[in-house]
Amino acid sequence: MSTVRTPTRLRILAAATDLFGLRGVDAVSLDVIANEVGVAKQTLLYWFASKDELLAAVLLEAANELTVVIEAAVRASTDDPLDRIDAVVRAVFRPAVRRPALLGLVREVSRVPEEVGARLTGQLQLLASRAADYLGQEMDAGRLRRADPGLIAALSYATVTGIATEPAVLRVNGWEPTPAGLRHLRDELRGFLRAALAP
Amino acid sequence: MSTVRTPTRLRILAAATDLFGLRGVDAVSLDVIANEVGVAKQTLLYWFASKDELLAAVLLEAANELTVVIEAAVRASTDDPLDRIDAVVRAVFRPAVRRPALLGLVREVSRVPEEVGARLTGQLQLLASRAADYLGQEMDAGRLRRADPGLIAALSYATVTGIATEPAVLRVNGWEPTPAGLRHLRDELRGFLRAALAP
DNA sequence: TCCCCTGTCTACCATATGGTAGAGAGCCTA
DNA sequence: TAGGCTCTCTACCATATGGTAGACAGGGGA
Repeated sequence: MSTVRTPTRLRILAAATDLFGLRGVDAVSLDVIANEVGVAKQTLLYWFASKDELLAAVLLEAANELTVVIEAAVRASTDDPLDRIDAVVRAVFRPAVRRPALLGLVREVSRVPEEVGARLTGQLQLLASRAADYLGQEMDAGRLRRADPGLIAALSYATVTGIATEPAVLRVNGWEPTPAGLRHLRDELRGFLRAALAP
Repeated sequence: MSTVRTPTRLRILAAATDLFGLRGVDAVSLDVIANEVGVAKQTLLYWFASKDELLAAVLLEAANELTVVIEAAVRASTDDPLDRIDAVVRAVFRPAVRRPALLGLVREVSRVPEEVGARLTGQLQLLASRAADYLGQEMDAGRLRRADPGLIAALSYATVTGIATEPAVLRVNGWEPTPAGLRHLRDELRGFLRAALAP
């Protein structure tokens, strides 16, 4: 109950992102979103002309959030190879940890106009390829045991996507989709990368 | 148009499996399924009392299909380590190749009674842990470079699940969700494992 | 022949959902 | 104060969807 309230439009966007990403667009009605935000359904339709337009806005916003993550990863670079690996791993996992629904939105890309969907998939691609590039550099420098960096990144990416999209997937593997659980997974992957370091 | 038609119940089950797994339960109406099968909606409701009951039957059937896959993988064993690795990889990837919707059903587990959902997640767990066990054996025997077998299996599993669930994920990584594309991915993973073999 | 059972259908209903119409409250500016 | 603009609301509508009621066709047994 702060005096300065987040603008309605942003609150709608945030709630829709989480609900769409976690449950899927078809499973979430405008009423549910409005209820979550604490406004009437018509307030939603004032800010976004239709459900489709709301989804498009959500995907664009997600793409923007990912841009921020990627740019932060670009800036993060130290001389310690382990730290640098950690930075990349963090860059790949952070969206899943901070906003599990973000990557789950990939599921809905086909519903929006192509240029909108391309923004999101483009950012995800960038995230994956940046990780691949970095791992490739480490290998070239002899600090990482050589393997297919694209595959490693793809596996990481698929893991992240799988986690973000399907909490059930996580449970199948015996993990709980909590921040702590995701941290544990990140540590495991980090250990995997550390083990891959050239002896 | 064969003279011997598949029983209606089985045709409904098959269509519902594909539609539920690929698009999600909420995105698929009973009318759509009935249309796909070529019967009236009420015929669906004659065989399955409700949509929820249909979903439960679909999940049970999927669990049974996975059981067959796993048992086949258990039987497959030769002395050539590469062939044995290939057999495990095949076992993990086969459901995704033959029936992409099968693993996508994980998404819907939380909707059905716990004992029904547990059947499916249990089989998926078995699939993943069998791969982990096998990779562990190979490592103990010195034929595979040591790394966390559980993590490798989890990564494979997450990849499979991601592919099966989200064709868009595959496209982000530059792959097409076709059988040929999946074969390519399988070969890549095989190459990864081969590269991991102890020198 | 009659009856009942199986399987499929047409007709219909109640509800939920996406979306429209328009009123009203609050605020800024003239 | 008046007028208009921004934002949110109540009331309502058309359609789609899950589900019910019951008719009808066909086949097998008494």
